[in-house]
Amino acid sequence: MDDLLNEDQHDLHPLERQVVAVFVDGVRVLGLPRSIGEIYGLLFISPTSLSLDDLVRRLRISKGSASQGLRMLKSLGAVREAENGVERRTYYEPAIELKRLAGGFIREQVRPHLESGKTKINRLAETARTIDDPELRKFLSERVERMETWMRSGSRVLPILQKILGS
Amino acid sequence: MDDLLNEDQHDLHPLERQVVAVFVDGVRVLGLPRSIGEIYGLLFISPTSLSLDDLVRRLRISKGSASQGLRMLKSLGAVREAENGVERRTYYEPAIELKRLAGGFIREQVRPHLESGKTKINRLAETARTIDDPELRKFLSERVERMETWMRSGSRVLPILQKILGS
DNA sequence: GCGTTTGTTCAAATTTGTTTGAACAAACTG
DNA sequence: CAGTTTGTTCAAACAAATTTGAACAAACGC
Repeated sequence: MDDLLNEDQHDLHPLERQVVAVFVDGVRVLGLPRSIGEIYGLLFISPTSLSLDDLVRRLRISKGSASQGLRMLKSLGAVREAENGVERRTYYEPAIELKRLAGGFIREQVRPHLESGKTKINRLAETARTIDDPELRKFLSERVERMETWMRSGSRVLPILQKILGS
Repeated sequence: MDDLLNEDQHDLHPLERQVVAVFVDGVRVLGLPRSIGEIYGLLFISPTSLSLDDLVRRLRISKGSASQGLRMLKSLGAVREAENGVERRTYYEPAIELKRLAGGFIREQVRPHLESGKTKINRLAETARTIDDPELRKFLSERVERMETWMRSGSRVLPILQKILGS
């Protein structure tokens, strides 16, 4: 069956292109690869769920890209597999609640970095204590303390962020 | 005069290396180049302000990198020029208030993208109205409306974020 | 079992982004 | 003014990240 906007083998409809471009830009800000934006963008603007093969054909990307992209989008909770009765092929649809999207990004991309940062700063505090000169040691410890404060602020802000975006 | 941790031409002290590594990681999460993290990191942990040439020698980066890095850090409000009496050379010191750092990042990196995103979505809404099929047009308009809602949430969240990080 | 469909993996190719360094400009000095 | 110091610019070199595509595996149908 033909797509409502385009025959399968044809180029993207201008609207689809525009939407994909917006998401490509969007994910770049978040530090994610462009294929992620293309895939999510097309799913987002498609009235029907799409298969991996649909994405490969419509976006003209490789199967490898589509497969890896979908994997990451699933891990972010940004796409889910659609219910499909007898069909073997799996179809995907986008999660469209900002809360869910932000939550996934924070869980997968932000928190891990925050945690590893805290660990490194703890080690760093150790090193600072080994400095001989008392005045210098004091200065360094203050700076390290400052970094610890930043991390705490970061941790505090995430749940609030999620809360606001969920409304 | 010698640095308190290292002679100028020597390698970074382990503590300095660790701090620089933390900031290199940190800025990568924010999508900024590693040299930015190196420069800010060394400034952050240095008891005295540093010149461009200090950064070149200590970090073993090119003058070009240091110059461009400092420019970006200044535009982000993350470093400022230190007062220096008669000296011609300018010395730099880091801004260390999270509020200021986050504010600069939001102003320079986040807001511009939000704004251009809004513009693109407006154009996109135009395109959606040109779709003939009424049912499809309704679906597309809803999705576009959803994107507009996201942008509004984004705009609402930024000041709140800044407020929280400033305390 | 054998061919087909669907999807994954990963090394190599490609693309994108960063850094370098040489040329240049500006500000000062003797 | 000629030489020195300090810093900027930008094309080319390089490095890092992404994408490709071919090989592979799993699940199915005949």
